Amino acid sequence: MDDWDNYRLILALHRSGSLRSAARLLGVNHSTVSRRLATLQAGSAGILFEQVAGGYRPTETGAKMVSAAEDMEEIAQRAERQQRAAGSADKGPITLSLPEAIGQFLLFEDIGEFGKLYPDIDLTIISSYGFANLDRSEADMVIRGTDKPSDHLVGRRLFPYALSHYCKRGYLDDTPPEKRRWLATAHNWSQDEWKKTSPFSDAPILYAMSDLTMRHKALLAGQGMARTACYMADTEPDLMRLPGAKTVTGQHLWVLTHPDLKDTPRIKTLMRYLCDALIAKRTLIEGKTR
Amino acid sequence: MDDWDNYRLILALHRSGSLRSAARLLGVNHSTVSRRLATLQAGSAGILFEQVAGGYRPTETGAKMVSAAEDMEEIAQRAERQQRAAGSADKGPITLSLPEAIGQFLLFEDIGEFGKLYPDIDLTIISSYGFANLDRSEADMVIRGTDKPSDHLVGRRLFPYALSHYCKRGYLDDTPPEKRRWLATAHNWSQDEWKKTSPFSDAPILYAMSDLTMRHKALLAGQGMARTACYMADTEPDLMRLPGAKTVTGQHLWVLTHPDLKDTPRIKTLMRYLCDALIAKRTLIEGKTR
DNA sequence: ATCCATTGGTGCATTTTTACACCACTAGAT
DNA sequence: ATCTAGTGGTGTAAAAATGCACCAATGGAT
Repeated sequence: MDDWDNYRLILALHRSGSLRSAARLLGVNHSTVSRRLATLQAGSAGILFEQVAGGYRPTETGAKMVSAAEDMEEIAQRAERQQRAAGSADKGPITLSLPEAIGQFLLFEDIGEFGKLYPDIDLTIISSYGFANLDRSEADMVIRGTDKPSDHLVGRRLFPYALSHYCKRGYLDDTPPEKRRWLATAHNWSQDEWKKTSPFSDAPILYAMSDLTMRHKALLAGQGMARTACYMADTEPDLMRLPGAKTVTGQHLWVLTHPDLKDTPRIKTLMRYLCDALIAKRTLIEGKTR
Repeated sequence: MDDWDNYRLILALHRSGSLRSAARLLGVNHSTVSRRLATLQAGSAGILFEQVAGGYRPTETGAKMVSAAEDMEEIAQRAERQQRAAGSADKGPITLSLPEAIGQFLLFEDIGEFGKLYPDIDLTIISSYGFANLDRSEADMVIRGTDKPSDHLVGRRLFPYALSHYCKRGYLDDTPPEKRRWLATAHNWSQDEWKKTSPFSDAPILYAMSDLTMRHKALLAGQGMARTACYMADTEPDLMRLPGAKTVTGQHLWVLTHPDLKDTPRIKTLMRYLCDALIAKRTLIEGKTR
């Protein structure tokens, strides 16, 4: 094959199943994918994909090329990580992926401080609730609450974070029982176990939103009640736990990196720094400051 | 890296050491290589090659990318061989590399006959004295006289071919001793052991040429004497061995293919066919028909 | 000192690739 | 039957990549 980038094309089309979604994976126009596939299959490679309803599927020949493409991707990703792992001092780029809530509340000042302590480390924060793929260098490190981290990643398993039920001080006095409302999150709308275990399990949901920061502001504005992480709420003097509210344990916090990066000095420095910062806030995270 | 074809660029530049020779390897203009390298190094890959007298040399980072590129090449070549190995019947393409002399004299009719016997096998003959690289699919099979075949290739080791000293009938009668001349080949000009063991070891060389076919025609035209393969000369009624000439043993003939192809039906068919054809001509090849 | 064969670099023209816009088709939901 | 959200395909314009031609530099041979 005269252009090894065709292996990326093959992989994208295999993984996504259609020209348009392969194009999204590759960051190009679907007509580009269509034409490159046609050119590729007109050459010595032969027919690699057959058209099925809704898209394309590899032929037997194509499946072998997909396998080769997967091997190539592994090599390209390893090479990229090796490049990112380079460096013998506290300098160079690091990409850190973490939940918005942790970035904006729990570690907001610590991250700013890190930037001052290590001015030669170029820290990029990616706020995301998705689990960044460290194999493909979407990030160098991640902080996550999870019960099932990827087995091959390395780092620290810390402790679980706690949640409880909160409202703004004065909300209960100012709001007749029949007008009290819950502020939910988009992904746990249908799972109302958290509401059943709350002090006001019968109150309806005002609305739900995916943005936890927006919900936090709604809570602070007294628009309703919410179950939220203690590390977000317990530092707010205007917020109080609902009477009778208990803390419940969420998932364990992890700070993880890729095995290829674990020995890189600046990665070790950030890993140690973040773990220390989280451990220092353990009582807050576990809901034990009140 | 957003274009895996850059790995081919890296490999070519590493192997050849300069923009211009890398361009020749890749089949593009040297300005293209220059620009692609500049673009690549301006991106996240960093500086991969440093300029030295006469060309470029990989940096430490670049050496790692070279290693990755070598791994990718291995995968690409294996994928290509797997594609060529596909097929369960006597059909499909085969590229056969063999010396011109064998193609034009020894197996000329057999190859034509094979085309008739297996019309669905697309046989391509590459006449060459170089040893085609089967790893990179320069050919699917080779016939060679050699004493050191590549260890990893598979096939048959047959028997050695014989050579002797010849002239056109009547040449000796028509040519006074002081005007007798040798027709040499380009690659054995300096090695005149073959002349010392000939019946007329003192005769000078008329000229040398790389083209064995041309020399054969010169021999037939009575321009001089030559040491040539018996399978070329013994079938010519107008040629005779020089009085007192002995046969000497050349290298063994091999018929080889790549291990990944050895089980492909059409490769096995051609392998069997060529070996049978050569074995059938063993007495001619060993110089024992006269 | 001169010549020659290599090298790297670059302006401009050409070619190739890609994006854009649009069309038609399909399948599922209503 | 209609609507919607996907799909593949293609003509044309735009962008990118490449080749060509040329220049200057370098190092070895004479």
